[in-house]
Amino acid sequence: MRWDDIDKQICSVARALSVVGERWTMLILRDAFLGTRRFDQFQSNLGITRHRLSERLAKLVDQGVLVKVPYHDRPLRHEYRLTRKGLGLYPVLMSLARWGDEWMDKGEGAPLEYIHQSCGHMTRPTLTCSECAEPLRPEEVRPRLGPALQDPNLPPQQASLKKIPSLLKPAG
Amino acid sequence: MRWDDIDKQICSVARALSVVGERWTMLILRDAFLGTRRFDQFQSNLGITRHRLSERLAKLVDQGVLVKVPYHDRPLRHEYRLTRKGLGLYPVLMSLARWGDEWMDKGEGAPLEYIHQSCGHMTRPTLTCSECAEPLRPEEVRPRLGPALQDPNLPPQQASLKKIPSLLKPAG
DNA sequence: ATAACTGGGTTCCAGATCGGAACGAATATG
DNA sequence: CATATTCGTTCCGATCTGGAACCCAGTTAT
Repeated sequence: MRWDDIDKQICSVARALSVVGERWTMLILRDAFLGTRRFDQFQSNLGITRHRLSERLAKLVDQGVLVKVPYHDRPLRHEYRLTRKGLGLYPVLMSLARWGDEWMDKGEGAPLEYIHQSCGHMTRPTLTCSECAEPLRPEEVRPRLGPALQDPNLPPQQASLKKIPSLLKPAG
Repeated sequence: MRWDDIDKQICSVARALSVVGERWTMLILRDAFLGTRRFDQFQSNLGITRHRLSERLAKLVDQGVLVKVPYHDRPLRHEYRLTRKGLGLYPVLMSLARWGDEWMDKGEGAPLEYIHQSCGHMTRPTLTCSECAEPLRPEEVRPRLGPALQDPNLPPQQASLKKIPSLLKPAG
C-alpha cells in the first residue's frame, strides 16, 4: 500500500497521520503552538527548506489545521494560525513532548517546562479517563468495535481489523 | 537541515519524532498496542512492504521501544513486544486516535471505542493537569525555559529557541 | 525423499520525495 | 535607480519508498 492511501483506512490513527504524519509537519505545529506565525520565522526556527515548508503549510491550510490570515496588504502578506481543528492537536504535541522529556533526555533536563495558569503549578500533562479522571493505563483499557467497524459490508482489506480487538492480550 | 539531524535539537518533540516520526512507525505501534506481535501479522494488517517493516522494527528495537522475544527455537522465531518505553507512547497514540475520531470522521462514527475497565465506562481520553486535574487547554499553559535551555553556552542554532516562549501570544 | 509451505527476512530497481541553492515577483527604502 | 525584504517557485542531484523477486532454515504433506 502507498502512504498516500492510508487516509482510506478505517482507523483514526491512520487518518490523523495522513494529515500530520509527514516529516516536519509536527515540528511546524509545535512552533505554531509556541507562537510562530510567519513563513520565515518557521523557516529559520526549523531549518526546513522553503520549498518543503511551503508545501507543508499549504497542506495544513488545505486540511483546515491552519488558516492564512492577512496581516498586511500592499504587499499582501499572510500569517498562519491554528484553527480549532489545529488546536485540537495540543494533546498529541504535549504527549510527544512528555515522552521526549522522559525517555530521550540526555541528562540535561527538560528544554521547556509548563505552568498551568489556572492553577498556578508546573504541570505534567497526563492522559486521564473522562469518566473517572484516573490516569489511563493501556492494560486497563479495552477497545471494542465502534459504529464504523460494525458496518456489515466493509472492504475486505479492512475486515482484518475487526479481528484485532478480540486477540488482545496484555501488551507488555 | 537534514531530517536525520533533528534528534540533535534541544526539543523533546523533535527527539521523540526522531524515533517515532517516520512513515509507518506510529501505525506499527498502534498495531502493537492492539496486540499484534509477529512480523507477518504486522505486514498483513498494515500493508507495508516487508523491507520497510523490517527496517522500522529494527529501529524501534534499537531505540528500546520494542524488544524481540523468542517464542520458538528450531527454527528460531521472535515476536516484538512493547517495552516500558514503548508503553509510554500510549498517550500519543490515544491522542492521535481521538483527534482522528473528532476531526477526520467521514460520518460513520468511530472505528473503535474504549472501555476503561477500572471504572467500567466508555472513556474519552483527556489530557489533564497533573496538579489540578482540570483538562489542559493550550491558552492556559505557559511554557518557560527548563534546565536544558538555561545552559549559557548553547549552540547558536538553538539559541533562537530561547526567544520563543517570550513571544508567546494566545495561539488561536 | 521430494515437493511445497511457513516465518522472517534481504536484494534489486524504478519512481517518488527530499535538501540545497538559485531564481522570481511585489513592494519598500535610500 | 539599486538594494533589501518577504514569500515563494524551479531545478537538480541525492535519498527514500514500494513492489516484486529471491533466500534460507526448518516443517508438513505426498
